[in-house]
Amino acid sequence: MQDGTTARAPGDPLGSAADISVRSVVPEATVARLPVYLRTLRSLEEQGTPTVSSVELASSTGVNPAQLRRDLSYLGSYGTRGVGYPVDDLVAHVSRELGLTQDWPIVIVGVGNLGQALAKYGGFRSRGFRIAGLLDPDPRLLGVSIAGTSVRPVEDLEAVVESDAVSIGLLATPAEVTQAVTDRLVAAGITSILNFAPVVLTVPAGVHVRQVDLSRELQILAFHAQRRQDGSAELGAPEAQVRAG
Amino acid sequence: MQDGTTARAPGDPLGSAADISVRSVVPEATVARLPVYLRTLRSLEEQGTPTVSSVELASSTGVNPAQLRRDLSYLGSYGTRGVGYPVDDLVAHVSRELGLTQDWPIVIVGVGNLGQALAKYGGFRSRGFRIAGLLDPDPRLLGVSIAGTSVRPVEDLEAVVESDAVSIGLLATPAEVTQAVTDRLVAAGITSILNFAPVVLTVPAGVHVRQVDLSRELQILAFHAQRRQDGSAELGAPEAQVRAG
DNA sequence: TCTTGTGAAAGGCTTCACAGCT
DNA sequence: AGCTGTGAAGCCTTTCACAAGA
Repeated sequence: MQDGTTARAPGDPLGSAADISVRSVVPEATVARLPVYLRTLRSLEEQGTPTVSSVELASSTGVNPAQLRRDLSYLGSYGTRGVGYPVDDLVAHVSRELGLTQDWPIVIVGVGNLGQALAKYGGFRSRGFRIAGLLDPDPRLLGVSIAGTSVRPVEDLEAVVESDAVSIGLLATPAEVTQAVTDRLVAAGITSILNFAPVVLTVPAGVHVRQVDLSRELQILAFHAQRRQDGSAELGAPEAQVRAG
Repeated sequence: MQDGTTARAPGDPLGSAADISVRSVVPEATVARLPVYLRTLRSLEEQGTPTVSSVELASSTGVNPAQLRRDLSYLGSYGTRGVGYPVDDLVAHVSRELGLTQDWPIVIVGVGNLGQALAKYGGFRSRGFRIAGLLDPDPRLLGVSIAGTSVRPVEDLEAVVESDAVSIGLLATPAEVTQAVTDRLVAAGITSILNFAPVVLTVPAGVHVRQVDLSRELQILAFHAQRRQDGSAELGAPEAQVRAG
């Protein structure tokens, strides 16, 4: 639901002769957890911790140890029985798997409140992502410099994507124009989109879309908050601590 | 994975005598889709469309029609065979299920780039969510008015949560302090948290946490972008259009 | 004839439990 | 003795396919 879908031939169970690229298939759910593991692993690396066990790493990332081991086993697994996983190797391995050994230029379309906050957010600038373009149709924003990048007109979209070989686009546009912008991004060659606008996007198969939707998240929380109100009495040990990430 | 956990009695199929609170259990995956359905339904309502079929609604929300019918059936289902679902009733029904018939006061802790963007975001102000407090420790921000609410010191956190009976908190704080702020929110009575900081939070059972993590999303996209690069040739009909929301 | 509601099948993800290696 | 890697079971979610109803 959350991710863009890749069209797949129906039927045809258990790879027939047509199955050329076997690509070890890391499950989507695993991919989504790798960044969380990586964050903890990097901090262990900084502290100079040489190895970590699945129980330790699992507990600090809020997952079940068996799940962690299963996840890492999809990457070809670098652990040693009786010892644990070597932190350095694992950082390198997970980084490579996630494609973080190269730099990813990105474009941000829509430089309103949210677009500006995204541009200023340091978290990704440091880690392999680089802003190749900030695009907005508002003439008052043109040339304004945000976090070291100046805003360009949306007309430049295709030029920027092509000149910098951008494959990732962030959409912080008003809902009404988001599909139109998406179509242009895709036509220009973008294959991965992070959409902040509350719109269901339609894209060609092979283009990946991830959705970040604030009001959706709030509505989901409201659902649970309401449950608490009327349903009241939570079953289950009231003392248990839970991790969520 | 994404949500806080609610303990549930295992086994016991089809409510036995011990089944006191029957609460029809809407699956988490369904709850996460309801806001998407609701958005489309509201726009159909505005246009005055009286009924909608599962095929229509499913196609504009990017899901399978069978899935949509299953989802709505968890809510007790208001459809008519041969006709479809009455838009008005469904809007009311889904809204009620999501807890959107009441107003939810929220607090935002951390009024940096992101916190300000969140405060200014109109999408939730309109729909049942109201900012009860903006909290930040930076003395330069104190009293500054953002989107009609003035920033208060973090010391006021407990006071705000109690006086306005706030049960939802948004965290846009620096990573280092996020767990500490969370502990205070929970102690003050908050039961639902939307966390934007890249940290795995630990909370007591019964508190719901949802995570929105920009760099994680980008890393997931990088994974797929990398696949495209080297794996290259996508299988599957290259013409197919896909919806993602 | 059209569309819902749902058994049943299929698929994917998580967790248990333990064999196997260090 | 300790911890990984993984069969196998269990659970959750999605999808098919069709009976039932308007």
